[in-house]
Amino acid sequence: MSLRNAILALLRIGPMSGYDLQKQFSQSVGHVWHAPDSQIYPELRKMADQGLLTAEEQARGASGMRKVYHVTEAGEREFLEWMNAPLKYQRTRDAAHLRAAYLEAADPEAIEEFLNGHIRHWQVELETVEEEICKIDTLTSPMLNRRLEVTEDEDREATIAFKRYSYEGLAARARGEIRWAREGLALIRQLGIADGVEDADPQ
Amino acid sequence: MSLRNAILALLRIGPMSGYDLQKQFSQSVGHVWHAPDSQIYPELRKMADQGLLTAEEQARGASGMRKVYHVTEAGEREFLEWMNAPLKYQRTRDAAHLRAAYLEAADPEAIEEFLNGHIRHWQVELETVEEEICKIDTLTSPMLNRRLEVTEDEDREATIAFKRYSYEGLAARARGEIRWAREGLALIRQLGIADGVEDADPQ
DNA sequence: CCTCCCATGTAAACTGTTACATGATTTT
DNA sequence: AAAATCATGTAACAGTTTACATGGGAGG
Repeated sequence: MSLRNAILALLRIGPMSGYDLQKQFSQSVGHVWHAPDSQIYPELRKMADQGLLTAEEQARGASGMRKVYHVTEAGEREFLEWMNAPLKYQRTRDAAHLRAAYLEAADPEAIEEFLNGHIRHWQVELETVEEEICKIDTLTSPMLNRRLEVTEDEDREATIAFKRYSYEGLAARARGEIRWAREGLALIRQLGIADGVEDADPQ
Repeated sequence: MSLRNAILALLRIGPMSGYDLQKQFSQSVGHVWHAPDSQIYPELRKMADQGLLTAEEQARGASGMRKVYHVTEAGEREFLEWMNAPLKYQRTRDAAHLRAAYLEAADPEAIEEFLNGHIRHWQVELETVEEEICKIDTLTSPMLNRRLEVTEDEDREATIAFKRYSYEGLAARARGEIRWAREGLALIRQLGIADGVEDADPQ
């Protein structure tokens, strides 16, 4: 049900087409909520049918078309209701920690590759999140700036602070995962599993 | 696809019925991979159909029945293949961080309740994970002990270490989330949003 | 006798992934 | 003229949740 709320959150910043939304979901917002285009377009239509959005049809060139979606009052209500309601936590489904618990069954090289892969994965995540934070701090984030344009002066500080706060949380998580994987590398060395041997025996 | 691997990981410890598995998925393993009974029973049957498991039917009382599942060689192969293959990371879908990014839209009490709820949620998680770690350290974890019974002496250290390592990662994550939510509480106080006012003005 | 635990499922709805499919417009 | 980007979707499948449904056995 949160794809809907993510869409509402974005459209509240300003009207957008499905394509614009899609880009957001594969960039900035994608860090907290991912959605592919095949999910976005049908959801937009459903939300419009339910009166949460209205579609403003725009011509594009000779025969091109573009639907720009606006949040209706009902949509605004639905979003605020969600924001003020207790959050439902999904049950964890964490393949990395599942695998980690049974790592003794894997080959030594696979163990090391798994841990290095974990580090790589979260390092990419960390870098992009840190870039977003930088954009927030330097006020060069397009979406945030667009939002700030229609925000009362006294609410700007909070708007910026919460966005930064959210991304700082993501960065902290990424750092935690990297730390954990590094501890894993230390552990396999300690257990004598690592093939650090190959370096220690040249010739 | 990891429900299947979680089931294989558990059944490799020892044969179990769907009911036994279900209990594991709502207790210990549930911390890394949750699955309801309605997902487990059909999956077991599918896996048996595909030759990854065999069902040993046991009578229970007069007409009661119980199917105990065993991992076949094909099942063992499938599990090891997964363990040695690169891990696929799911895209993040994180309602808490999504909400955090737009928290200025929520009522002050709702913001505080959201952050306190986050702390409560992860504190419960942390406590249960720490209990699991304690059981691992004192060798009072039933599943781990069952596994150790059929483990070669030289592999026991690693088996224990990896299980502990996995749970330590979960604990670290929980601590991180709690820390983040506490920072959030500090932030709203700093922004003057918190209704800590009610305490500061008694009468 | 009642309640809790053992034991196994089905059905419907919802959510998400992967692959396919098409065509216009803008930039190089 | 080709490539990138804009723009909108469909179809099939895989995974997950929620609710429903049933009945036996063990212990107080």
